[in-house]
Amino acid sequence: MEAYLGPDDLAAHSKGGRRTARTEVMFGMPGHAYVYFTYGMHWCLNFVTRESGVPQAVLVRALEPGPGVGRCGGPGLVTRALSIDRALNGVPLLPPDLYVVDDGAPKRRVYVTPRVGVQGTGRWEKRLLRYVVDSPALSRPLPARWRVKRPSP
DNA sequence: AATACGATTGTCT
DNA sequence: GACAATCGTATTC
Repeated sequence: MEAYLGPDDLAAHSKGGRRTARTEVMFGMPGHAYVYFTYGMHWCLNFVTRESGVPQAVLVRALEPGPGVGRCGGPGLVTRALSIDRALNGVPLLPPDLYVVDDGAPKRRVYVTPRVGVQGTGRWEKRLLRYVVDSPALSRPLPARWRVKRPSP
């Protein structure tokens, strides 16, 4: 997951408080899906996180395998695996369309890294806003020095 | 109406 | 590591 922090975040679609047909959903209620299209071929799934008027969201970048879904590394593959497209833009994260469940899996350490695909040299490009568990499902692997040493097998 | 670009991925070197 | 594919969105004229 990666966080995109509203008007102040120069890497966010909602930078500067930009309110357009595309970003409108981010200005709405939290707990809704923000789905956008990019590079002429990929849909990306986000969850709106903040109250109305504060355009912030988190981008779902990867999924580990689960019932009916294989491993997906990368936001474009996540939406492809879940058949997510513009039809789900703005829907609330509730059954039956799109919702999140707790699978009861053991808790794992969460690492925080710079975001993927955010270019430039400013402070926003360096901010640690990507939250990951160390998994082969990651599209961009966890930097080696961030990984915890495992006991030899 | 026209144009430039992107919160990416797959393929080739 | 470099680059093409591909089209909706935002910006500009």
